[in-house]
Amino acid sequence: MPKKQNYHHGNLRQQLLTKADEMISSGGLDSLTMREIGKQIGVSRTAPYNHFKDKSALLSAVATEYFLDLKNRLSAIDATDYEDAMDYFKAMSNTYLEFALENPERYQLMFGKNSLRRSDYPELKIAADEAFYQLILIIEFLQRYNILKEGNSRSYAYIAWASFHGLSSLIIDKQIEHQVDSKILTDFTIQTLIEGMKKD
Amino acid sequence: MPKKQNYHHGNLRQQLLTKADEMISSGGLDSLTMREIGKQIGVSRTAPYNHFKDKSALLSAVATEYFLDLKNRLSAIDATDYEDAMDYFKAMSNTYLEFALENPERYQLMFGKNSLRRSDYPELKIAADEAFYQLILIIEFLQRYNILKEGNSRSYAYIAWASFHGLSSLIIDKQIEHQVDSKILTDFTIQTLIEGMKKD
DNA sequence: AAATTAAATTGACGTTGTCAACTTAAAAAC
DNA sequence: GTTTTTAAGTTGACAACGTCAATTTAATTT
Repeated sequence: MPKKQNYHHGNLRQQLLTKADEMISSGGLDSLTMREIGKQIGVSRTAPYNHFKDKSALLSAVATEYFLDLKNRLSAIDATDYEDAMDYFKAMSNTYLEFALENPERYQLMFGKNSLRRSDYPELKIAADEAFYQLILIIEFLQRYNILKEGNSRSYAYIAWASFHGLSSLIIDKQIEHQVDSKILTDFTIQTLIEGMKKD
Repeated sequence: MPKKQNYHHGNLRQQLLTKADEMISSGGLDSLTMREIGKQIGVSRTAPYNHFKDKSALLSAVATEYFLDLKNRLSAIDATDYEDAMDYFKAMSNTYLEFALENPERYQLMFGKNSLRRSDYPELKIAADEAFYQLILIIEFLQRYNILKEGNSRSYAYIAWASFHGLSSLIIDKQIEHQVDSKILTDFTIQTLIEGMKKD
């Protein structure tokens, strides 16, 4: 029980990241204001500015963590766990979709229109690229084993990513009639995608 | 040259819609503020509130127009113009993608995370549904002619929509390496999608 | 012509991001 | 061990924004 009543906080940066994630996850992106996050941590409204240039920089750091999480989840999938190679692909697809749908608020920070230009935040770009690279790896694996068509693996990865991303976005933004069971729809999407990419 | 120096403006509502589109198209969503749009039209900052309950209502009205535009473009595609039925599908796909990429700012208002809940704006929902319905119609047409697999046309429409939407979003948000030619990628996506949906 | 109503105006308020000037305590230099 | 420097935190202030309330103006209805 650290009774840190110090003027200097010590680990404010880390606490900001943790609290930011907490606020985003529970209350959505809009609930995170620089003033409020200071208040909740028990620090003045401008204290965060000693650790992050501005709000975008804080959000970018949080988004970077999310991309690393996604990357880890994708890379944790082990091909040898699946007898049928296609199940490996399905596992990857489901992992992505679960990630997106399990916490839409997080996903929205990563991809939503909140003007986080990747080019302005190199770490964010690297983390995002790494997550995407996992997708390429899986595609290339399946190509090597003659499961998927040959061809530019990066392009196929983009197609898969676009499908998952589009589907996630539509579901998250409630643009799909809610009678529609999203589990059935995601399965159907994965199946159609495989059909379009698999070797005859 | 209407020298309308009247106190009462006459057609402010329509001018607001026009100017809002103008501002969004050229400067992006963030450039549209209630104060600025008033200034640009030559009217006080709160004048718009006589015609739209709040900023969201104005944005919703603009978004509705965009959806109607999309619907019109999709319904203008005539199946009889295409010898190969598959070209009909491709034309539809390209129309959607061109719509999205030709003016990303507009597209972002329609789909971006700016909390326009459809349920709060019935007209918006109707317009969006109508645009989507065009997609269903095309799918059903191709199913009738034995080009595409049978099955729930709405589900296939969702899959197609998700693919286009995901691809558009990724390109718009510059999440695709810019060495990648987006025309080649969109063609490749359309082809893969067709492959996954077409009847063997 | 009077009354009502629709449309526009100015003033004000609270919220937000963030800058500037200042203070405090820790770290570094002597 | 004292002094100096620097990192981290504080309060005050400002501009931009959305929007409400009170008011004024002009068109419409009576």
